[in-house]
Amino acid sequence: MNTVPQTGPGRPRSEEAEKAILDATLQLLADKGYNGLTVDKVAALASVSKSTMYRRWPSKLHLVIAAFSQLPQLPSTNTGNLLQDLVNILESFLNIAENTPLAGVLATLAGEQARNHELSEYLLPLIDARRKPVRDILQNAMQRHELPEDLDLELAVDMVMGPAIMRMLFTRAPLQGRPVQQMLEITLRGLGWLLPEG
Amino acid sequence: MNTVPQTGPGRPRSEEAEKAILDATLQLLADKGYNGLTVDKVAALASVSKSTMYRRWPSKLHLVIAAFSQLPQLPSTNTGNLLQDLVNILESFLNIAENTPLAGVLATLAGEQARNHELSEYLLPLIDARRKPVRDILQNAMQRHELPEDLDLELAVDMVMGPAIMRMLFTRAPLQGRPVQQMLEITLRGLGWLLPEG
Amino acid sequence: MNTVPQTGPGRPRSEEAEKAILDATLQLLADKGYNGLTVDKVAALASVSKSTMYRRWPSKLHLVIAAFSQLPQLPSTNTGNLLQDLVNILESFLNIAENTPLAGVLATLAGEQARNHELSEYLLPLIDARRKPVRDILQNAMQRHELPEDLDLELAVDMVMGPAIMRMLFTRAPLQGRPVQQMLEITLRGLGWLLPEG
Amino acid sequence: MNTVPQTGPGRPRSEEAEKAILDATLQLLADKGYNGLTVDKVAALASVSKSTMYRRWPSKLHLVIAAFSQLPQLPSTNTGNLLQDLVNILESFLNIAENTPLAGVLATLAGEQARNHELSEYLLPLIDARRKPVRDILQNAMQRHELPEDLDLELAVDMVMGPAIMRMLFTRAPLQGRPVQQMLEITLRGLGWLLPEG
DNA sequence: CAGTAATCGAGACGGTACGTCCCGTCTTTAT
DNA sequence: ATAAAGACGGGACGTACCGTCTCGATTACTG
Repeated sequence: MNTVPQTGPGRPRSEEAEKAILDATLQLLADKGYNGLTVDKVAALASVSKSTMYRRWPSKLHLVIAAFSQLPQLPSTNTGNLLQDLVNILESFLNIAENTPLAGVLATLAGEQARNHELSEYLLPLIDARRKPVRDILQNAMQRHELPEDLDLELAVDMVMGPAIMRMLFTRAPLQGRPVQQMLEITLRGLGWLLPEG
Repeated sequence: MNTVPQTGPGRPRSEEAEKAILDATLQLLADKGYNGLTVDKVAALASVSKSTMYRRWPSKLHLVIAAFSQLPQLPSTNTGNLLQDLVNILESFLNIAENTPLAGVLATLAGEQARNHELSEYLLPLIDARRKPVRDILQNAMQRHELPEDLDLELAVDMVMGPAIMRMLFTRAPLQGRPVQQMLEITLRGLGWLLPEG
Repeated sequence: MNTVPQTGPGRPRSEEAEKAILDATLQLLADKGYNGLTVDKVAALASVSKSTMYRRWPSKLHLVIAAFSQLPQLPSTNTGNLLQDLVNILESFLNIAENTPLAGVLATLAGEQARNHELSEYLLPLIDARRKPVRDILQNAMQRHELPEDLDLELAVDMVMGPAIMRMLFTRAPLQGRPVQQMLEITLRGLGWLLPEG
Repeated sequence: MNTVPQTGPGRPRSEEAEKAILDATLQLLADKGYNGLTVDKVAALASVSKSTMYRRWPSKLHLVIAAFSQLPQLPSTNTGNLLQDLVNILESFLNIAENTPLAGVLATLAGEQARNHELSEYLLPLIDARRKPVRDILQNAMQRHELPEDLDLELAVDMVMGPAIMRMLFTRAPLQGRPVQQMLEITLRGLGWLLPEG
């Protein structure tokens, strides 16, 4: 996807166009969600032709995934306070989910993936990028021996993020503040969290 | 939605048509997923006119939600063995997810809900019906004093289901067997499960 | 069409309903033309059910024809002044055509008749009723020997009305006043009009 | 309608597609009349998508008018024999009317025009094209001084065509042969036809 | 420096689904 | 048997969007 002959004859691809497309995509995505985003609208907003888009990504779906991948990592801390770091990162996730339909876009992509397994190739890295900060925090805690050394890290990430995502996407129950903290305390207890003595 | 004055003048709505529509919808949904389902195909399969469908549900989305609501509860046991009961119910969920795109449909609906909050009115009961068996199992355990009596039940349901859903929809990591059991053990530990002595 | 068992068992047909239907039909026809008229709108406006309508007339087309037949004859004079009498009747025709789409309805019916010859059975009497006043006027003139005694009366009617209808329906050229008089003078001359001496 | 910037950026509109659409429209029109013609059928017959049609004409009505405009002029002679030339052209008109529902289509369009005056913009030129051969014949006769030099030409055209159209569309009385000739003789007499001496 | 070749904006194109509208029929209960 | 009410099958219309295509116009590398 989006791999070009770096050099060779012919007019080179415009990097500005590429950036404009991805920016426009993100804006529309955050503004109107997946179905509200239209290839023509993106083209218009980016002042670009559709061919320029389809030359880079083979479908709207791929474009959206590419744009999503451009999103910056979630703002997270890694202070060494395991509970607090996890609270922080989940809270920032929640803030986005409450103010944009971006979490919904993720759900839509997941829904598509269920029938179109080829998509996973592009979607999984994107998902993984959202998981990484959590994984890092947990890994650090392991190195500090706050978590058992035989912990299955990926499973732990699922345990940390799953309940919050569940609530955000499906239940739409209030989640900010207390509940997040409570969820994480339960999860960490289950994972065998050893408070750094003291 | 779709609650009509049971009596009154005029030809009553055909319950057969309604059932045929919902059945056809479910079949196509399980067969081809949300995007593969077409209003016209449903009408043809149910031997019904589109008007008859749109008289009941104002859009494809509403129809799909209604059909989903018809799905039987997940097959679950309530043997008194907390861990085993939860394993059973999650495994049956997973079986469906692996053999049909129905879980993907759920994700699609969730994605839509993110922008169209009016949908929640119809979607939430549906979600809640999937949660109920888990809630029942947990509640029974509370009555048996295997779980703390001050447990937040809804949150506990999220904790039990969230990680599995996460993996199923997003990560698509293998989940059958060991991982489910492991996840549940961790969650239950976190929730403060007291094994029934012995 | 609309022939009922006058007597017999069962509730008799409501004459009020019938009148209400025809009135509503005429009103909508004069208001919105043939395509703007809807069977449901007529039913609503007449406070009548559709079955009551379809029990009497087998289709919208037949209903419209029936309603049209209810229209009063064109106001005409028969003063003995051939030219003036014809001018009068054409002018009253034109007044209707300018203020309602009723003439258009006639054209629509004619268009339908072109493919659906069965319609003629119902449409021809209606057309004939519009022609009658003109025929009467001409016939009177014949009896006064102002027109040749071997005149083909039907053809004469066509000659009198045709040019005006042509202009009204197709050309939409101004027609009131001078042009009508001029047309009729030409036609009458062609027909061999002998002024009543003097 | 359907007048595009001939040049400019972008893929030019396909003239083949346009021709195919109009041809298909005409064929269906002549075959099944206005109501029997379906936008989808036209698209299928022309191997064209509906978008391509709606890009050019905003509705079925406009399409039909455009197609009608494509019809070749009526075959007519201009031999200098005024009566015979007019007989010829009316007879060819009648032949079409008897073998196709095209005359009915014209009536339908006229009926629509009665309520939708915007249509006149497109319909009038079409009507005028049908009148032109008659107008030419009459004009020639004027130059030969067979008709009065102060003759109102448009009115004369109405006088020539009106009675025949009237009969064709409404009365459906037999018209071929004698009646046409008779009608025209009367009309020409009325118009003040001076036989070319002799 | 001319020629070739990929890219660009613009916008038409085929295909397909959606949701709306309306006709003529059917099914209720009530007169 | 009719009536009002309103659901039903069928089928057309016009709109929207996707992914492909064809233009003429740029803009680089290449011979």
